[in-house]
Amino acid sequence: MERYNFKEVEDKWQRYWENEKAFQTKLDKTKKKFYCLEMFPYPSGKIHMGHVRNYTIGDVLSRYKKLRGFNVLHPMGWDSFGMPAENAARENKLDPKDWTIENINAMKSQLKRLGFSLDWDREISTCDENYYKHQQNFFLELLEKGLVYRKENYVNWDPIDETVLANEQVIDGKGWRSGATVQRKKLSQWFFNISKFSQDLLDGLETLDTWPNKVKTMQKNWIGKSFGCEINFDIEGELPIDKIKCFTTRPDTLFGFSFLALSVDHEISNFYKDNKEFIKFREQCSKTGTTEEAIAVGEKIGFKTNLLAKNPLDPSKKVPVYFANFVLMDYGFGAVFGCPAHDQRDFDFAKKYNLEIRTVVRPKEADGNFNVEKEAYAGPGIIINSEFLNGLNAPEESVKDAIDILEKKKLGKKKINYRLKDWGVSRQRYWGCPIPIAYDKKGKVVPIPKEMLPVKLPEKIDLNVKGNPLDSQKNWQEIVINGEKCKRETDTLDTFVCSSWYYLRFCSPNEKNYGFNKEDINYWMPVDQYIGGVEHAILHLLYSRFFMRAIDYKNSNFNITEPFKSLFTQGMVCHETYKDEDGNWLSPDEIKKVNNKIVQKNNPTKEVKVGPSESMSKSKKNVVDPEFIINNYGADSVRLFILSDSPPEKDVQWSEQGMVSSYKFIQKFWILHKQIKSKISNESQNNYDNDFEKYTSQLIIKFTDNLEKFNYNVIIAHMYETYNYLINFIRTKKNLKNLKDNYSKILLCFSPVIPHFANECLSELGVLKKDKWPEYDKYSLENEDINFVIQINGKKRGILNAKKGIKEIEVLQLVREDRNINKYLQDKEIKKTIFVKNRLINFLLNE
RNA sequence: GGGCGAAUGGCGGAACUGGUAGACGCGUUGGACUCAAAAUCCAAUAGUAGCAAUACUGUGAGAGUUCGAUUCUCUCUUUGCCCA
Repeated sequence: MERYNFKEVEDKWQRYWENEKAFQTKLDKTKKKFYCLEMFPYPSGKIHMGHVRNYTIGDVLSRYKKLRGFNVLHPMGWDSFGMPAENAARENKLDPKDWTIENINAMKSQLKRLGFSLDWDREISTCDENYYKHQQNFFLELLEKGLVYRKENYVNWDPIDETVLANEQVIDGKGWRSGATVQRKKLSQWFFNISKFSQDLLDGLETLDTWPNKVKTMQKNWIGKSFGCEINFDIEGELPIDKIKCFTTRPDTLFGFSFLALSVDHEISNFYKDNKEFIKFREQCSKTGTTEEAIAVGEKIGFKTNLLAKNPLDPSKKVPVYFANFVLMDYGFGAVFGCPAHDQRDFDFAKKYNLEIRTVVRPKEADGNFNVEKEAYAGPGIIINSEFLNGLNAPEESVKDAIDILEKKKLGKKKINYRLKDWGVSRQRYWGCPIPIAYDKKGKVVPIPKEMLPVKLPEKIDLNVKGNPLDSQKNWQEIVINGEKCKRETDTLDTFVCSSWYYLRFCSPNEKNYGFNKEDINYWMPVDQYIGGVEHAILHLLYSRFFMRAIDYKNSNFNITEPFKSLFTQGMVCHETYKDEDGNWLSPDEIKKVNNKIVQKNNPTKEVKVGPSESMSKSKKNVVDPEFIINNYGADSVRLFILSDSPPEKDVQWSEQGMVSSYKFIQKFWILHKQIKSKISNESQNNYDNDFEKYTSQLIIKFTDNLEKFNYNVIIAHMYETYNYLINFIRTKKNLKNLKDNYSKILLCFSPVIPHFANECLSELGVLKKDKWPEYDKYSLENEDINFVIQINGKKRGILNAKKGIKEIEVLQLVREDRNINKYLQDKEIKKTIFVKNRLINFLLNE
């Protein structure tokens, strides 16, 4: 028997699709559109299993929707700006552009070999000036609308590399590469005013009912809306300050106020800038991380000022003012009032500096003598020790009443606060989209005129310099705008900006004058199904949602606020981890199994420690290279396996055995296909097999249902089931009139998952052009046989094979004839009978 | 600490709207083929008892609603993710 040659067949169909331009999409208003988008990759040079999974999920959906008659847009591109190119180029003395293009070509050919139904004519790359010039234009538009501004901000500064580090590049307070202690440095940076849309971004979430709740919750928390109150505290002391503004969500605990804490960056710190002890304190503060977790866990330290703050509700009470390391300038106004009894950080602080701890909330179940002693009580309860607030339910009633009182007395103002901060987009890097801004001699901002776009990156420059390579490009910086000599901005844009609008560009990839054109957008947008990793649940998705709003803002031509109608987040691909005796990681191809023991391949006397299955990562060496797998087993087998073992939203465990079994399935099915094909040519004209018709119809229903629900693992199970059914059918049945028709339908069902194989089989049957999702035969399902369950006192005691729609009387008749069931009914009185149509009958007996 | 989710054989997982728990795959065991092995094919595979028919137990634990609960409600345990 001829073996299935996946290399030949896959190559043949891939060429066929390319020649036919099978996946080229055109705007067609007579057809319903479906925009299927997977998160585009960073061109690292090689695809990994995560990509394979992500894009296979999207491809199955795209191919299915296409068969359902949709005009499917399924594009692919490259998120091609970013640090890795710059690092790789620096190490290997290459140009980042060359490196990137080479990687793109390599990855593109790998993606093509997986047979994805992508419209490559719409390919885009964010590092291409034809892409980023529109982005620069958007930047200028946002600037005009007042959504972009410049301000001084603290950054993580690596003094050795002379560069700014992202938070995740700071490890234990040290630069990830240089190991130098990271400093806090103030730099002038560009910001997008995302916080302006806080409420709108929150409200928009309510409309996204096909997004995972998990993602919506994460975004909600990230935006972090809180109700509270702005309070002006009167200050006494030697400094010329009479008020300090605070934000609090718990003004109802003001009677527990025992200190006021300021961020070391609060403007009042200016009065202490020459105070040696304060400088020392400030340094100490900069060592504790800035993440909220580090602050919660770390030691609370303070620097006492000689200021006193008056309690607005009881001005006779005055408390000390401290600088404290747990207060951040970013939140509220960089000042918080301390209520130790009901906030753990405040409690720790008060204990350390011997401040009063006054209990003002007691749990509902506690009595009036409740007193906070060992730890703060942050839960709900009843207000106590608070004069006119006593007895109120905290926090619901008490917060509201406290705010009312403060407002009436003109001591405070009701305020809604958001945790979401403006988006700092400046990066001190070479390999990014240049910010289209220049500065005149006085340092004033001069936007680069739109007709002068794009601002191109200088090419072939020396990257082995400290800091931002663009800083040393003096010639490049020089520009004349309206006759005036200016200097270009040398910061480039955060790569998240590039990915905030790429889905629009796919709609009009060749539009020259603008980032997109209206007609395309109106037809294609929004993205009907967006698919990607949950790691982008917050930043990328939030920035994209912001970007739509920013374009929409003050723009009557655009009315999209939500770019992604549905979102699907797929799980990670995991693999077992291996270590040798010395604890060094080993990769899967460095090990082998001998007599149920895992040993090193090149030294079988050495046993290997098998660790838990974790997401594939180079650092743990538990990666499997898709290229190797495709070469060995073929694209269809990989597609089949990557979907088979787990639901797509959950993590999947990569296993060699599983991969092999998928490969074998294709091989086995090929042999079966040949058998079926030979039977088709010899088919008898007179016989019709209703059972087969019924099986096919049920299969179509199941496939359709499960495809719509992303239950792809169940679909694969149905494919295996179908194989088992068919092999049995072929062996036992001789009457095969409707074989070809139903078998073709089955192959069409398979085609979104294993397109090369299914197309090859279909074309052998001569029915390839019939590329429409199959319809099931209603008649075959009407006369269905069912298994009817007989229960006695709720326990299953038998199954009757019956016709669909069987009546209760008929069931009773059959039950009487059934010896096994009858033995339970003998000498017993039937108290009650429950009959569920087409399902079961349950007899309740008097015991 | 808070929020959200999850828990089903040796393993991954399936189960429509509350109605036959364990589909399908892996692994394991036995058999066929073979000088032998691999590959392939056939069979078995939740546990306990039994030659068997069959019976009992069983979806993290405990309660509740119901004729009937993997599914709904409550409490608890473990665990994952996110935020802190």
